[in-house]
Amino acid sequence: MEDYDHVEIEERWRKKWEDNEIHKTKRDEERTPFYLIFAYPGISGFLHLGHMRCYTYTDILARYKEMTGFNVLFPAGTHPTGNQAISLAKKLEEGDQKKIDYMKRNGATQEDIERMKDPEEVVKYFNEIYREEYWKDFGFSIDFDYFTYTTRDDYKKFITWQFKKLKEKELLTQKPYFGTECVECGPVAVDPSETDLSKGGNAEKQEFTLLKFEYGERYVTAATLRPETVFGQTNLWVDPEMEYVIVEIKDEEWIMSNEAADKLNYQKDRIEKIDTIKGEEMIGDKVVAPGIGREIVILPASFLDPDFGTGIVTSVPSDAPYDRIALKDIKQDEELKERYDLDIDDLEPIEIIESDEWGTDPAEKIIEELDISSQEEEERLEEATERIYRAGFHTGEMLDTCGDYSGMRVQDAKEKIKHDLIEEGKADVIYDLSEEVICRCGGKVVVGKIPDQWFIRYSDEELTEKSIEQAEKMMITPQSYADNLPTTIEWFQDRSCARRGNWMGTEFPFEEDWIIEAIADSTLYPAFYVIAKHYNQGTINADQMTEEFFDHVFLGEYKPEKVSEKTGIAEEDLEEIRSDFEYWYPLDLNLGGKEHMTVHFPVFLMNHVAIFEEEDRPRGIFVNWWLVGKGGKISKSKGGAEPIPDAAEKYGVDTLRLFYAHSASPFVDKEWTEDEAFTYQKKLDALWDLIKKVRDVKGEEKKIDDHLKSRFNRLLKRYHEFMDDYEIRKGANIAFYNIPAEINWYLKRGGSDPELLNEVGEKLVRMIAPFTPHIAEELSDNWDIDFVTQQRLPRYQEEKISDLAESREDYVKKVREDIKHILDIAEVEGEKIYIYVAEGWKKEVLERMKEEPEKGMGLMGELVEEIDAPSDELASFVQEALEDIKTRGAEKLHVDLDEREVLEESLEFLKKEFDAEISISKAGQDDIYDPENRSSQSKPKRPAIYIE
RNA sequence: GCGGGGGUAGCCAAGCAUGGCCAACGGCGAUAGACUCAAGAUCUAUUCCCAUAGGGGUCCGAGGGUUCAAAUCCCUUCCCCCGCACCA
Repeated sequence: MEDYDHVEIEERWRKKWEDNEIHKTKRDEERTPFYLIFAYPGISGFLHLGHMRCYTYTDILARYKEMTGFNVLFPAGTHPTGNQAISLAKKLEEGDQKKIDYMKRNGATQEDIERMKDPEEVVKYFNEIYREEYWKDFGFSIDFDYFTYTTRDDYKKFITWQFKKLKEKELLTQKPYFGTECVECGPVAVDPSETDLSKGGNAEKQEFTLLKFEYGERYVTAATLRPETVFGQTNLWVDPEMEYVIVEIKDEEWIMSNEAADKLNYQKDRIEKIDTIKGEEMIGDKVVAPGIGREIVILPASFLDPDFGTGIVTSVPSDAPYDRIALKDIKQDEELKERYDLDIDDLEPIEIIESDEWGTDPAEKIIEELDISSQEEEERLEEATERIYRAGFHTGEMLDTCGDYSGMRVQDAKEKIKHDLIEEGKADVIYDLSEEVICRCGGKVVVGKIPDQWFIRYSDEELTEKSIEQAEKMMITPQSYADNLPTTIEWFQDRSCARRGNWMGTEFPFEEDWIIEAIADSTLYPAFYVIAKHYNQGTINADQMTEEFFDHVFLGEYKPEKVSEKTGIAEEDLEEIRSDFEYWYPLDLNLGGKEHMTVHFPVFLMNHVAIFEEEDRPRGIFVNWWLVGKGGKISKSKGGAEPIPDAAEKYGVDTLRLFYAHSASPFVDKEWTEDEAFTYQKKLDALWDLIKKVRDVKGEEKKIDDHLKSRFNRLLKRYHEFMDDYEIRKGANIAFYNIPAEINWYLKRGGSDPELLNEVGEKLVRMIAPFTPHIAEELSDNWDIDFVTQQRLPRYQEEKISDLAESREDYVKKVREDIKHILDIAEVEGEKIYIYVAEGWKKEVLERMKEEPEKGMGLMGELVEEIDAPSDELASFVQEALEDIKTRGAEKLHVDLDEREVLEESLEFLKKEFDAEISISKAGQDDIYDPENRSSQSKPKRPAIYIE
């Protein structure tokens, strides 16, 4: 056999698989179907090794299931919905050099780039790349006859149908929604990945209570995150230098900063700036504070930001460190008081909340504790504010200054006060972002009101309940997610499902200009793969995919002849499609990364529950964590970021597959290192050599054969147990580590049965096939097997598992270790090794003690009678044995082997191991050579040793 | 805040559900030796501390507890990470 040349081997086998169409899947009523998918990727650009982790797990399980006799369906598709392809095309159109370099670095030609100025071409291009360069190059057993993507005509028909079903079931609803939008280009997503943004991905959308202070005919407005503190209000802060605006809203006039008015414009229906007012003009005036109906005074402040809230702040000096400091300052500022004619010497904080940590006057207390002396110490003031808020929210209780809310917990009072104020018209709600956010296009991102947003009603009680029921029945891996999913479903609220603007996706069927959103069109799709195959083969076209068609195929409604008549699809084709669906569905396993846990997986499940019959709901979910680079992201400098085809060639596909399978549990983030990848390459080299070696061994049957047979079958059994539980790493550990180690031990021990070695070698090659199919195919050539990946995995043979055979070997190993240990630390030549196995009576004693361990030392009397041994030795031996019983249990006393015989059989091995003469004798016999009387220390299964 | 995950030897990373066979899988790195002109290649051994006879000590974030026995179970505590919705 040649040396292991992964590039050549892998390419050759992939071609052979394709030429022989071994991944093509057909319905076969004789076999149990197993249907699995990975969560298809969006078209986001080139992928790297991190993305391949999930796909590899999917393929390993697909192949394992196939090799255990299931008829496996493993399709794949892509998900171009959204604007990623559009924004890439736009960048290329604009000649964005960074993007162009990126495309070229990954192998795009100038021609490709030209043509990708059209988003449709972007989709086409990446569909090709994903299929040919990623999935096929990794040797995945995907049947591409089922391939589809979400912006194709047929898929859109499917989504249209799905939304009609949701509507029928009254799971669609319309209500106002406050979402993030760019003032230039419409809705955008604000999230750390900054897909749509150029700045501010970490911003949060915050809900403020807008308090309205009566100021003559008008209202002064102030925004707060803490409506529960209204009872502590003592004054308002207004910046005398700032020019505020007066806006007309409904029939009222509100005063706020110009910036605030601009933002509010996106959230309120009619709003008009009618006048301005300088802050200075209001200083010293009185307003009526909402909620408490008390007059408070307007005071000057310089720390106000027109872009935060309304540029006016209500002051709660008892609970807000900022306000406390500012109030202190101003009370001492005689000049200022005089200028504005302020009479505020009596203005004192009003205690409103008591918390465990901060008592009733938290602001004062924390200012002292943090030693804050001025308004300038912003950082510490922020910290103080945060700490008080947290303590108050958790442990706080409203004091009796708080009217009807006295005695309530802050958590409850907060919501209730807000609600009541709004109810009474004394407050409103506004939204703002916690930091500045700028769109990709350069426009400012604000929170805007969409009055008639469409939602899927995931809050529906029945749907929630049924989904939880289903989740509890499913096989969900890992266990932590199984525990979690029901809670997630419970928490899941209505989710908007369509948006206006320039997106790729399916047109929303009930309103023009709306496109179905990306999460919403990727929930039921495993069902659609089954139909996509028939579309791909030309059996049906998109126009024929009417409502009746889907109702029939998925739900079994209508007679085929009726649907056939309506759609023009031949009746037999319809029956074929329907049978396919019935055969393959439900989906057995959906695999996806951890990012899907709170978004995709819940809606995937809930849509199935909403629309499909009980027997067609999914059975399993497998979540994997990520492959990350040092410091979080996969980066170019450390490897792993190279284009996937390059990586496949550099490390080897099987190497990478084994890396994914074995280097870490699927349920932790794994750091990528190139060194580790090369280690796995060497591992495959070693396996290659081992198989070669195994083929060449000539010899005969020996006692040690039983041990290998036993170990192999025991491990094979566990391999299946692990793999059936999707314990991929543990399965790989057995196939690539434990079993080769057993074979190596066997050879080391002088095992040499060609028949056995061939059997084990050949079975091992089948066991590695799900993980590293290419090398498995190549190695199986040794046994003239065509397509080992089409074979069945070996079944373990229970009758070959032998505790005795293994315990013999454990014994030899233990003796070997002990000798080694002694040689390590004792200064002896090590030319002659004497081993003394224990006298027979010691074994008898143990057997007797095992029968009645509870008797303890009380057994001594009987033993003295029964056993022929020196009484002092007997006593100390029993003493020790009793200790053993205590710590290890009586069962461990069992002695099942003829130690002398085992050692005699291992003589050659031990001689070779230690390059010494070995003498074996029985303790207690006369005329043995034992100058230091070691033999008396011998115990059953623990022979005494003397070395010189 | 709500919800979740985690802290294991120089590093990565198993084990924890079902306590004992755990000084703790596997790997990297390191050290020594073999092979070789040489080696980043391969193989062997060592890699918590002590120990000239198979032994002893300490150890799995920290502190307590349960138990004959705890990395594993319970309590307390410190620290890190992730998701939280229109983002695939």
